[in-house]
Amino acid sequence: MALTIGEVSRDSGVPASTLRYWESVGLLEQPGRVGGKRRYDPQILRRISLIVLIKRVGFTLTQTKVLLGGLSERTPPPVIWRELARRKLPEIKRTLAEASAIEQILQAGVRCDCLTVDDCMRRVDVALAHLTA
Amino acid sequence: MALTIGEVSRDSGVPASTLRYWESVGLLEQPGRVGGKRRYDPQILRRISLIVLIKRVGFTLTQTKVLLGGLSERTPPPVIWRELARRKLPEIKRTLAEASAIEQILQAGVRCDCLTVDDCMRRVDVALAHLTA
DNA sequence: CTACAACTTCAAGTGAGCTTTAAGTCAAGG
DNA sequence: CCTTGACTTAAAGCTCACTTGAAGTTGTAG
Repeated sequence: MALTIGEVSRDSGVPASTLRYWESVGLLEQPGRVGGKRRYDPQILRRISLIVLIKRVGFTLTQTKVLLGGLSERTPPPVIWRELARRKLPEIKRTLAEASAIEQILQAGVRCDCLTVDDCMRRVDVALAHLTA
Repeated sequence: MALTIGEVSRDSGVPASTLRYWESVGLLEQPGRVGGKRRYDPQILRRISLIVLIKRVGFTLTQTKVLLGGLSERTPPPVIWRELARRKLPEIKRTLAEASAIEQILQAGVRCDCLTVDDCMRRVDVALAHLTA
């Protein structure tokens, strides 16, 4: 059963215009056509969620394209994939460290009982110390 | 000792043009002037690193402005700050979960000894299962 | 005095990532 | 056949976050 762009959009939560745009920049393969209209294999949904996920973690469209291109390469083992991972891993580790620092800052904010703003800033500094130290 | 924009730029790693831009959108307070030129309190450096950090974790300039505005409010306890934290915490927790999922995918890529791309995809699916489950 | 670097403003340009618009096509229902 | 609604395209427009350019000012050194 093949899906229209409207169905794919509804099921994936990604606007049809975005799906066409992704296709135009080569992030999605050109699907089959019926009467000029796109018809998608339901498999596309898995790929789209992967794209959404990868993008949200901070990859650009181009990087995402390379990443998925690497994954779909016919040449095993996927050297591109491995290289990209090696380049991106330190970055993602830093993102994780920073995100949890911010998490601590925010949690300090949530249970904030500070009488002055300076007290808040002191908490922020403590949370930040984890990063710089 | 007051710093010129060039010194602040050098010490913080943020281009002077960006500092002026941040000031123009209200993210940085207007500093003092000597002969028309900006002079910064060294304290600004702490604020700038905080901005850089907050931005990197995915806040927009406007959100960052609200966040820091909340921090510098004269009204204790900072209600804005607490509200922002409450709104942003779930988001950042999701970011953390997703980033570590991607980390697992990338690590699978790094130690990839797959003979076929399907094996790789299988690893990706395993890593993604953590998110959907 | 001149020369120079570092600053100043304001406006326009940039690139990523879409979204919107205009004009047209297709298949199904009445 | 006509209408309706979901699709099609190409091109223009938009937001964000800056960056660049042009033209002028300031302070210091020679």
